[in-house]
Amino acid sequence: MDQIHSASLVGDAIGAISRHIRERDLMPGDKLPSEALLSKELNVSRTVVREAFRSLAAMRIIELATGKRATVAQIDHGAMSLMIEHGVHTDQINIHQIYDVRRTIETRIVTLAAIRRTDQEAAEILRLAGQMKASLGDPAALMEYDLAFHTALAQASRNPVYSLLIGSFQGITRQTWPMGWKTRPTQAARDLMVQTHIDIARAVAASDPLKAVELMSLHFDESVRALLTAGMS
Amino acid sequence: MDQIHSASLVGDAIGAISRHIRERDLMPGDKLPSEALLSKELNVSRTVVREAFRSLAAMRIIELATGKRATVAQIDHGAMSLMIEHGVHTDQINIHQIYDVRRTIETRIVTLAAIRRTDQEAAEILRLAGQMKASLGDPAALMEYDLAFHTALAQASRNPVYSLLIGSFQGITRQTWPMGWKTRPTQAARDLMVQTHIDIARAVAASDPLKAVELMSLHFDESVRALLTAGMS
DNA sequence: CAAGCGAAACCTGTCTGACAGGTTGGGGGA
DNA sequence: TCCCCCAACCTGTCAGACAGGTTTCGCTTG
Repeated sequence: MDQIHSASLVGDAIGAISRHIRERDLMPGDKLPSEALLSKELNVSRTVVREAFRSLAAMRIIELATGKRATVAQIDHGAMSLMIEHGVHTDQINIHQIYDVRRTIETRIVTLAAIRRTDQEAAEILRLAGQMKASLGDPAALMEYDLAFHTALAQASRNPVYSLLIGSFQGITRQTWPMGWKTRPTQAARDLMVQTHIDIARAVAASDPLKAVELMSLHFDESVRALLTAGMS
Repeated sequence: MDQIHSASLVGDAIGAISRHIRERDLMPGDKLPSEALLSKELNVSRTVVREAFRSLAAMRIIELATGKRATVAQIDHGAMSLMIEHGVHTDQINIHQIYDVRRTIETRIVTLAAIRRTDQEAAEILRLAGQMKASLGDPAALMEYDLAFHTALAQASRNPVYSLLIGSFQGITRQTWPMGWKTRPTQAARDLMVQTHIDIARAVAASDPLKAVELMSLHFDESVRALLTAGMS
């Protein structure tokens, strides 16, 4: 994975720093050497080390903070979210493709969540679904609860990769959600959408994976239909 | 998405450049302003612009090349691959979790591939499976054909997000694949593994999604069992 | 002796100016 | 008209400088 970069001092530095992390088995929160020290060890200017740091920070592999030393970072969906948004904005990915992926992984997530959720997680998921219902008059709040609901499910699946992926789609979803909402103009359609979330929460709380999957599929069927109605080809 | 960054000149610059791309609807390959021009427009030093460029380049949102101007980049799994590897190396993600995700999306991929593959793609997938069989004596080559096989399937699914995800897991798979291979010590086990790939390729070529899914599930069942045998908890 | 305070040492963020070397477009010569 | 070559432009890297934020450690004080 290192040779991808080389051919430039910054690329080499990125490789060297990555290797440093791996070889010393650094864990999230552990400190890296200072820019000055690295620039001395690698025989490059501080400029080069800084650009290497920036690259790694952009991928959330390390974390930078003024005054403090750089630290190894915890995994985070921020960078992936931006990459996905970029893909959509440049017409390399369309919304339907995102929905297909979300449907695929969310049906798996809901299965795992129904099996592995703690009681506390079940309560939180139910609470978020309830908040959705309570926010029927406030689309912005409703959307945030919706996103939090799916995030909580991913967390309950006990697989951080699912959390990562759901998080990655959140950025672009936030931009397209209102479109889907507008195409559910009747109160009945909106109630159904919210009710489905409550039913999913109940199935997860009842540890009924099959029912949960069925409802999640229903939810996505309905969402995709709404998007089609909105004229998204 | 911009306020995530701010609070630093580099963060602001990243936001400004991203906005520039969106507002002008730049597509992959389009050129961005030069560092000097941007530094003048944003009233910051070239240093700041360069670090912003590096950040965006790390996320593969833009592409840098010496002498040339920066261009908008095509989506690419390189950055995600590094992020996943980092997650695994720092014990934030384990191999089983990756396999669960891969199984989930690859069963969907194989369904879509069976439905949407072109004849040419079907031939390529068959060819790669054949090459696997021909490389039974050369694990390194076998692994590469294996990875290429799954990549080709993702491509045939006609959903770039699946290609992106499969690509993202490739880096870490390349590091763990030999471990799984060693736990298939008998010729029979190894033949079965390769034969399953050939059968999947045939099912896709025959446009038989159900059979393809069944075989893909089998493949992952067997792979996970192999990993467990290898003592990966 | 312990707790707290403050200054020195250290570190990152940003700027300036400089120069080597790659890229490109256009003008002049064949 | 075509091709070549140079000037203008652009990126990669370096050195040095200075403004803040952070950490550390010894000294003071209770």
